[in-house]
Amino acid sequence: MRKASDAKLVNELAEKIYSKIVAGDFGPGRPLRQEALAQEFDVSRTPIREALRQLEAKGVISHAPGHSAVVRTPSSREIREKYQIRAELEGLAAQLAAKWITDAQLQTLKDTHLRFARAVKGLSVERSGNRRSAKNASAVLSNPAKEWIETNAAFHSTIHAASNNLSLRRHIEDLNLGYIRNVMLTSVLGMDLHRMERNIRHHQAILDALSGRDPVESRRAMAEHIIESGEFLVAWFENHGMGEQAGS
Amino acid sequence: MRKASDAKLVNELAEKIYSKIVAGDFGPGRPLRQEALAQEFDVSRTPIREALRQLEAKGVISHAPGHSAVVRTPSSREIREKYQIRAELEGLAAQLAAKWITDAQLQTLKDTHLRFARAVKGLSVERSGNRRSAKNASAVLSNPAKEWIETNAAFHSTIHAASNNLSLRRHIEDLNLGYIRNVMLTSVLGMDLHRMERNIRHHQAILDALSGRDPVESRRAMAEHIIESGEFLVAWFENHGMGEQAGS
DNA sequence: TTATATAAAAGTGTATCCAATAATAATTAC
DNA sequence: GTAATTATTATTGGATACACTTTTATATAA
Repeated sequence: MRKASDAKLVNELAEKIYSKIVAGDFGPGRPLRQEALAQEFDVSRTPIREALRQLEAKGVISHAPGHSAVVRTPSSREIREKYQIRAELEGLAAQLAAKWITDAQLQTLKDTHLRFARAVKGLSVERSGNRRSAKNASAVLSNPAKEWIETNAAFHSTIHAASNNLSLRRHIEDLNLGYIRNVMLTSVLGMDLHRMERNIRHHQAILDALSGRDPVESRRAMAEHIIESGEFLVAWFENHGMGEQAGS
Repeated sequence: MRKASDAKLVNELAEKIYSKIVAGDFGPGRPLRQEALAQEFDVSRTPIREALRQLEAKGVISHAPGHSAVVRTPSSREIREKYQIRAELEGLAAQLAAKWITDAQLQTLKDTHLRFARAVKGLSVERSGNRRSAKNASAVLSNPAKEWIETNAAFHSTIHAASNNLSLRRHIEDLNLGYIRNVMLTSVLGMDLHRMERNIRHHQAILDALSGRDPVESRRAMAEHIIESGEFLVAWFENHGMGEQAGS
């Protein structure tokens, strides 16, 4: 049995389940059976159900009554709509960050950007070597790929933090919740070099604008970056069907 | 016992609890005891707990482990931050609506605006009559007050619908969830006539811009409206402490 | 074989039970 | 009388029990 003192078991469970979804262990459309999850995490179904309710409320899974909860598969329309929203919110974050960002945060951003650029170089040599199909998206990611995902997330996250608007930060994160895995995987696996280099230029432009503490340009550059990324992603989604039922 | 065929009892419960919060029966800071709710709705604690998890995930209540869930009291900072976000999102909605709004929707908007203006008139005569303190915010609202709230919500809602971006609509609604009650009550009870007339002018400007299908001006007018409303609300909050523990 | 009906299995939904924790009341010490 | 301590009660958290539903498997008929 569990001690009640581990504070908030349900939240931990929700976090663990979400992690598995992000990691690709539970792919889109996969049914999440309560008993199986309960056994996996060595608890009863009760806290599992509450965790699932949380994930449902956040839009990560859907839960038709009487049926098993399933990992939600966002439609291409939804992706498009959410990127439009993201462009606004991240644009706002960048605008605010231009005003509030500290020198230390700027330095962090520059370091992150360097690592980001290096990760792209790593991916480029990787690509020129073996020609791996992008089909097995759930497979283990290479180190440069992981680095790409991590530094990209860190870059944006630093800006969100610098915006000095905690609610905004939270909302942007919530916005990403439902489909971030797809974004990450497809971005890094489906991008060609041209796109990656464009991404670097975008980040560079954002960084420059923030360094100059120019709110208008920061916002413009960020919005442009998000919109273009969204266009790429939607196109990728529509081309690749995205009806695949992944799972462990 | 319940039939499983009433589809989604938990969601109904969450909705009912939320309604009570919005209606002011469960005021900010009020503890929500599971057993009491279970008895009130004639179910066991199990579905109540799941409903509470949902409300927690949506930010309506907070739920420290071991303690009763309580209706969340937003801080003045949070209100300020959320209004900044709202200005962006509702501004975007207006911008998109200028492109997509149908003639029928425009007509609906005009009708709603008329009712809105009439409700303000009704409130003004009400005010000049009896001088009721704004203290008993939980008291039953007068008809013009209710009409004001309803038509104001309808005005914005129509624009959200016309934006043709379902995700955006949902996000704006989610944004409001946590503090909409306070917004509504304080707006209608704390406003003076000058402010109400300003509100009418704002709505009129938005309506004009949408009628002219001018995206830029629609957005500008909407953002201005939201920002000014937010400034008023934040000031009101900070002046009135808002530490009151309301309840039934 | 294909389709339909029937039976078994798996899974969800709610209620209830018990343990652990927090809040409250009662008691004691000063 | 007040403060600290202890006992009591209220309340939450998790596990289990059981009814109902959905799904899967099996059998039967065309």
